Amino acid sequence: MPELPEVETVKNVLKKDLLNLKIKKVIVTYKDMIKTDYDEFIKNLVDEEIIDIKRYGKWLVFETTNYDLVSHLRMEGKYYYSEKVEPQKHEHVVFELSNGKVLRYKDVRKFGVMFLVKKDRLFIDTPLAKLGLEPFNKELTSTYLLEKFKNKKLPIKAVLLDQEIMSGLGNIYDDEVLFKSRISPFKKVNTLTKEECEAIIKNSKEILSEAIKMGGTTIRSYTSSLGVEGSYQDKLLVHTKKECMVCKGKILVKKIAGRSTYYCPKCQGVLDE
DNA sequence: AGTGCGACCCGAACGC
DNA sequence: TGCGTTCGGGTCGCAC
Repeated sequence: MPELPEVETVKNVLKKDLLNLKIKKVIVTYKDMIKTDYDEFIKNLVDEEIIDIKRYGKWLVFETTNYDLVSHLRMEGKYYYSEKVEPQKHEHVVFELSNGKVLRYKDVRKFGVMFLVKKDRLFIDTPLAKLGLEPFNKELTSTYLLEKFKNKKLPIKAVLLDQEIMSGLGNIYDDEVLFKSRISPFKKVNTLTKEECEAIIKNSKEILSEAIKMGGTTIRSYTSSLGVEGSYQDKLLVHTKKECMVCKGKILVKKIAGRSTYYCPKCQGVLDE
């Protein structure tokens, strides 16, 4: 399940192989995942050189000579770089490259999406336009969070999933950050203190950078793939756990914003939920 | 404006 | 055993 650390890992692995290669042909077998004009997607990438690969939040961006190819892996999206092979099951996009090799995108659940835009439209015509600050950004301060939180009554768990506020945390790291910060996932965001906001920022940075070091988290994966077999799952403190590592109490699981939320009611001061 | 929820997918896990 | 049902995961778009 790619969250920020997984996407960062994929980006770094792909960069080693793909920079300075040209795209010679694009084959799409599941049209619905292309969210900009399909014919342009196929046509405009031909003869474009891959100049750089970047990550914004959980979004991957392939920068080419004239375009930006924006890709979101959602839960199961994976890239493979290999010799030319017959398309495998669940591979929806294949990029044939100038060195005779191919970049293949596989996505069992077909949840991933791609956009192709002219370079100057990246932050205008794609979902990146609305992306909030990353935990690593110096501008992400408790003041910024308090401002974003002040008119909201949603539980903090839901708000940390909202990429327009702070980008990078998904369901897993969200639980980890709140556990480490000793904050109830149910707590309404407009009641959070400056100290709690600072704890969230500090722990988000710590957890994400540690997860990046370990190549991300692999909780459920059907096949091994390029650069996304991380080992941070061994470090998880609360997500998927049954017993609290700190107080030995029972970890509870409840739905918040439709997502399974793991928490220790004692350590995180949950009163009545 | 903020909030809530269905839609998008399909393999795995679960219930009978 | 086999079959049917539910679940999960991030994001968008729509209704209120």
